[in-house]
Amino acid sequence: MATTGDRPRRATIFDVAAEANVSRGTVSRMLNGEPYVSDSAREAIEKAIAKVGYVRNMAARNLATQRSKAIALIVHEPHSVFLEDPNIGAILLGTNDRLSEADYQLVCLIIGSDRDSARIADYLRGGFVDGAVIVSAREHDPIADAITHIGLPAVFVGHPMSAPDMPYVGIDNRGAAGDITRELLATGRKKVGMIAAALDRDSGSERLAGFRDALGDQFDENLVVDFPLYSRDSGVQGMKALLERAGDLDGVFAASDALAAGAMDVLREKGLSVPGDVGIVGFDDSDWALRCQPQLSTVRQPADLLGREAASMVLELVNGITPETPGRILPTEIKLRGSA
Amino acid sequence: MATTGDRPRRATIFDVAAEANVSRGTVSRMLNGEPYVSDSAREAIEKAIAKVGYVRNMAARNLATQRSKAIALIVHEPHSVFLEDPNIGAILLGTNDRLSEADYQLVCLIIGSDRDSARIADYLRGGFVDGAVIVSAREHDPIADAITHIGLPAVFVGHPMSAPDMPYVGIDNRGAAGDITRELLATGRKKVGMIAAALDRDSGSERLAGFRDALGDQFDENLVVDFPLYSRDSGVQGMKALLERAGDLDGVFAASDALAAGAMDVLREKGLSVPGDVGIVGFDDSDWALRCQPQLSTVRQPADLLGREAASMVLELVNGITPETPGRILPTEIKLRGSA
DNA sequence: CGGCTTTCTGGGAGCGTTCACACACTAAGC
DNA sequence: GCTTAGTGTGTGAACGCTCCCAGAAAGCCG
Repeated sequence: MATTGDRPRRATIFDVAAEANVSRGTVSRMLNGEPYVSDSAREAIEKAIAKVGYVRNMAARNLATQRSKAIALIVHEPHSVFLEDPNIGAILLGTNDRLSEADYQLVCLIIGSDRDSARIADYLRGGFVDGAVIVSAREHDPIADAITHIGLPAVFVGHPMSAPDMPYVGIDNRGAAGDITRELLATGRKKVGMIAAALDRDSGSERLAGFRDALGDQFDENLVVDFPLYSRDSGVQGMKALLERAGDLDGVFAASDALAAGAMDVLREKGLSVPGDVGIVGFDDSDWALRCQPQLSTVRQPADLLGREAASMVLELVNGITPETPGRILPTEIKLRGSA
Repeated sequence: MATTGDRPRRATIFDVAAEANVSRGTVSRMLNGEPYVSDSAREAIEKAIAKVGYVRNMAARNLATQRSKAIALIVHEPHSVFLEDPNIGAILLGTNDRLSEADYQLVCLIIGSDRDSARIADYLRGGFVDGAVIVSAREHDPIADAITHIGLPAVFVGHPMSAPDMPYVGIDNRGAAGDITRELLATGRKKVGMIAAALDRDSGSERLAGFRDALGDQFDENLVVDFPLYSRDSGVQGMKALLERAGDLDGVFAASDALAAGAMDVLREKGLSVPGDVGIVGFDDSDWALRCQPQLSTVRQPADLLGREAASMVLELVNGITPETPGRILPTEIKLRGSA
């Protein structure tokens, strides 16, 4: 109150109409790019808007249209992962870019703890946003369930099995994981293990499936370790565990670059050379990959494009366009560097 | 339209009032926690809300109150830095946490290019947000100017010299830079250089000032290189440049951990050992610091708390409370590890 | 018991839009 | 000259809330 009071009253559509000598209906039509506005009116209104310094009052517009012109980006990760995961930032930027092109606002909803879930579900129910982009949902994620229940237009980045009918954009985790594993095998490795993570998510379980595909008969369940998070720490622990199980291991597929980075640190400590003694490949092509010594061979996933594409899809849904395909798969690319 | 149409009509305050047999005025008072609501009315309304599944319509409320219950987080960085800079993510999380506690929404506004500036200024003028937290503003930042001009309550993270009167929360960059430099000198270094960055920001110029303070007479302008961004790349270039200027350099203060990480990679390439041949210290205590070999001695800055505190301050401003102090300085901490 | 204060309630007005409808004008077709 | 279709414009009625005022009811005092 104290702060709003001393700001000058904002110009309304009435002021513009009066200044331009037309009715507010005409101004509204012109503002919304509707047809049936004469050139003379258009011109007068443009001048009037500039003169009185008019900007639309969003609250009024939202109230009248029953829409909010805002899209939620729901990130379901503990804070530590939010900071460490390079993909999330890129997805955020991609989504934000696309939405601002369409004059929509991005509202970040970060679910750090389960306590947040209920609050956020309420928020989504409240009509604050017209749609949502959901990042890194788990299988049977309560938020995902809430959204389908509310009937809010939503697009997943990734494709949880528990919500098969929801629109999504993703990558072919299984295929890409198979490909990079085959690259590793092609360097002549005989005993290859995997540091898996986040098996409660499609990305995690699919990457494991791809690894299994590539190994075929050679697949040995004993050479797979898995962790809840794609973190460097897990990579450290995972590598230690693998070496205990098989000292003669000569290849590792880490389900993310961060895992791989942790694994490489362990190998260095133990005096094992990369790629000499052990070949290692990762997934993501994040900056972790470039910071490793040697640099990491990995799968490039276009995180920013995933964000853009998800935003585009949710905008289509909001505008009543049903996408022809329920999901879109973006291409990945193998990046061969020094680590295998 | 297609999507909103098939969702059931949401309950309004009228429905609640009818169900509870009171007037909508009473419901509104109760909802806003105002006094003068009888216990019997309160109870009836609570039941009615649960029964009809009422949630407030924010647009209507915003229109009536002329507030938006949203705060903007303005980040002025190119996309690459947004992803690489560990502080920004932590500030975002801190701000988001504090705001959701107060039932405010965070709206992210990312200024990647100058083209965005005008659009964002318009947005701020539009009454979409009640206030703003501004991260990494440059000196004479057009957005900062726009905000003071609009009269929007805003708090800076950091303290640009060009906006001395604006509320801010920050750290003592100069003091902390001096302290960490003195730690470096205490290891017996004779020829110490600095890789500076972002001198167009208070953080950058203050850290340089602190370095100069610590060196006193020994300060040699020739041993300072500076770059626009706190990036690993700049660290690489900076270290190369310093070694060219003085092959016998035995100490480096890098203005951020990312710079330090780049510098260390160059040293390793050149066959120089850390901390044996060259001691190196950084700033931030981000995960870069832990990923270095050896781990980096650095200054811990409480980025998440900066975000929280900025959020608290902007909420105070929005509610008409003028903070007793124009700025708040949060403590930093020296983290000594293996690099110096 | 009359006046005064305090507590509580109802409902009109207004916030700034959009939407739907009614109406005015023009041009074309027969 | 009368219809008909196509353009362009103005206006009342929402949208769902908060604010504020008037007034009822209840409690207190002398």
